Amino acid sequence: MTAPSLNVLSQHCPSHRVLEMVTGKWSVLVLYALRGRTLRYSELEGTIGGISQKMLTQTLRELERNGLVERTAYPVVPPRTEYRLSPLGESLNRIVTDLGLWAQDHMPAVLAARQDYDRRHSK
Amino acid sequence: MTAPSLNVLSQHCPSHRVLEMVTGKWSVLVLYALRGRTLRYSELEGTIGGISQKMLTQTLRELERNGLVERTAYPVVPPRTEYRLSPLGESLNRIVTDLGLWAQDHMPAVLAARQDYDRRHSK
DNA sequence: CTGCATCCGCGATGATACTG
DNA sequence: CAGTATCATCGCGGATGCAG
Repeated sequence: MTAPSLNVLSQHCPSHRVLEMVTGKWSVLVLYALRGRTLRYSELEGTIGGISQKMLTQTLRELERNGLVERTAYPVVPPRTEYRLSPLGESLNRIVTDLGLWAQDHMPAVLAARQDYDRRHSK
Repeated sequence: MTAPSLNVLSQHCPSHRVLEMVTGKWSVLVLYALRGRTLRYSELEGTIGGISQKMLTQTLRELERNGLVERTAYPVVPPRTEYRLSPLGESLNRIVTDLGLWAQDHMPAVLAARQDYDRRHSK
């Protein structure tokens, strides 16, 4: 049982801020891409469709700051920087994976519901 | 096994759009609040901290459009409108619950990592 | 290659007032 | 009670240029 004082729905509860980490536009995608593997900066950029350099860097910094991602920079030329999930980040692995699977599995149902809704509200 | 063509990381894949549904700022909180129970509009407003009428209505409409939430309006005075998760919405129940639990359980670790990061990058 | 700095447009969001 | 309408703003996020 979780203490009642820990309420993610309360905007002042710290756990609420923690949840904001995941609700970012790109955070989940980065976490998803890094599951169980190490990727270089450019590999992440290529793997995640439509992300800009700025947002990728910004998201990685935020995830690193929150202890979900570990960064390793090799002082060579050309530079080589690798990113991987920390143990804390890996603890989100199952949830992120499930979320991705849910999105794929229920995509048809969502699209159908959307068409249905739009049709019923257009006339 | 999921077909390779279904890739949430690809911005053009429909499942990517489905994922965006959940990454909204308020969507997860509404889904979390509605798990296994029916709530009135004003109850949702009171339950979710810091949400404005506009955002609550907008989020509910979006969730309804995507088939995750069912709306029932009773034509009485004063008006009474109830919201609950559809079967499709309930299929997200476990994931949303796990996400909330994760946020609460790992909140200390995240806060610690944050302090650590800030301290190491301030000097 | 891996970033950081800067500018800037626009959409998401919030506050407020009003309605059935 | 359960919204809708309008307006103001604020920060996200894209584009570009530059550095180590």
